[in-house]
Amino acid sequence: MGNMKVHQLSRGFWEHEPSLSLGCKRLRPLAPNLQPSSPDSVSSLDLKSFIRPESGPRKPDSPQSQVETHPGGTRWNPTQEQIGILEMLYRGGMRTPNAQQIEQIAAQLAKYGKIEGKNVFYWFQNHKARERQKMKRSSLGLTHCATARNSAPISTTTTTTITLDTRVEIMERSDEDSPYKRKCKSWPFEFLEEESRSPCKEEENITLELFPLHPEGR
Amino acid sequence: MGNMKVHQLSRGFWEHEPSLSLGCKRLRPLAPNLQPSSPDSVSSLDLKSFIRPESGPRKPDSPQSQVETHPGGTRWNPTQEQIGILEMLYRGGMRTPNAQQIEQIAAQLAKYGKIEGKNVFYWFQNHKARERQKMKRSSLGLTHCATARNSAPISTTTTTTITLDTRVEIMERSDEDSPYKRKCKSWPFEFLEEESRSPCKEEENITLELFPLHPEGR
DNA sequence: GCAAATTAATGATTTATTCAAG
DNA sequence: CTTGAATAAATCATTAATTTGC
Repeated sequence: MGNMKVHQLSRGFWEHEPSLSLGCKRLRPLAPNLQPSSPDSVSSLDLKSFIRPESGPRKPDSPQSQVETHPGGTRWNPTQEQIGILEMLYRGGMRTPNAQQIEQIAAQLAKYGKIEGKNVFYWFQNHKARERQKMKRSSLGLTHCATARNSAPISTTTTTTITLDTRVEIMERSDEDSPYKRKCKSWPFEFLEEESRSPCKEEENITLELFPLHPEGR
Repeated sequence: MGNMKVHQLSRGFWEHEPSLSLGCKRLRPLAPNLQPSSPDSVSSLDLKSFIRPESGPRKPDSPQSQVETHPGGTRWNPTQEQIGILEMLYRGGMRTPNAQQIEQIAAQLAKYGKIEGKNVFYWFQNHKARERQKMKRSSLGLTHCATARNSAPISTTTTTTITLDTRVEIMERSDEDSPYKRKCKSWPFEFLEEESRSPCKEEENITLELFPLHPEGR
């Protein structure tokens, strides 16, 4: 009951503390240490090298000297085909593709132009958010969906088939904007680690067939 | 503290339920759903079988070991050592490690327990955010209690050395909470994609040596 | 003393906001 | 202005710590 929320942070400022007293465990909660054979070593930190090894005695605050100007530093510039496919997927109900889906979508879209997985990820994030705020805004001003940028139709009559290999359930097209709806685990990070996760899970194939889709404007 | 957090409603604003009333989000597969297979419809989403292998009771039948369920189901439970190192890094100024840093931190922390890169990423995100809100909250008439956090005696003489291999400029301890300060490209996705990231950039080594902090003089 | 219920903490996701490139 | 990219905020979800009842 009488739980005082004792903040033990003392997060002052990291002026160089002579002895970085570690061992600051979170006082309140858990500290069970279930790990077998825990060597139990926490130690002081010598961050001598955390300063930039630049000999120059200054950290320039040169405006955006940080930006990557070297090749590949430009941002993704989607082609019409890519946008079209992405919008189809979006309209098809895809809201937050998981890692594998992202990978394969990107692989497909790479046929039409340079693209990476993160572009796909961001596109869905942004598109979802901006569709929502458009809707919200238009509901206020009652301007209606006059600002509907017609999605440029795919200029070919190719039937694109994206086969998504997934092991989570697909979320039915729940809605375009479902504020907070825990769905399923999906996080691009899973690429990052080894793929040797989830040992036994039969993989399902989701095949999204994308037909040219006459421009109906949206 | 009868502070309950049960109100999670109030999200029924957008009731735009389209015609397709497949309200079920995560339900079981509704039987072998036979798709209408209308070839001339717009993007047909053919999810042939989304049956998740949930049919059989997987884990309640564990013969013995209740500990350590297999990866994929449980969330990361950091050990003291991991927390300690992470806090050291945080206090050392690390705020948003980039992909390579995350990878190597995770590799180091993996010595003390199971961990993935995303755990590191999330930890920094959460820690930063929660430090900030604690600070903000504690600024409200809070007697900054000097809670003498006595450093728990650590009993080991291991010297942990984390060598971070980075090729972006290290951000020197700029600030704890710098709201929106575009710093550098850092996003875990970079693992994910090709390894063809920035080929020409001299690599810096950041070495974090973690000394064991002997409790009693030695 | 142990185990179920309660509670606090925090890991993991999603959404909102902001910055900057074109 | 549009929109990709990135971060911060909100919050869901799970776990461990604490309380409570036996």
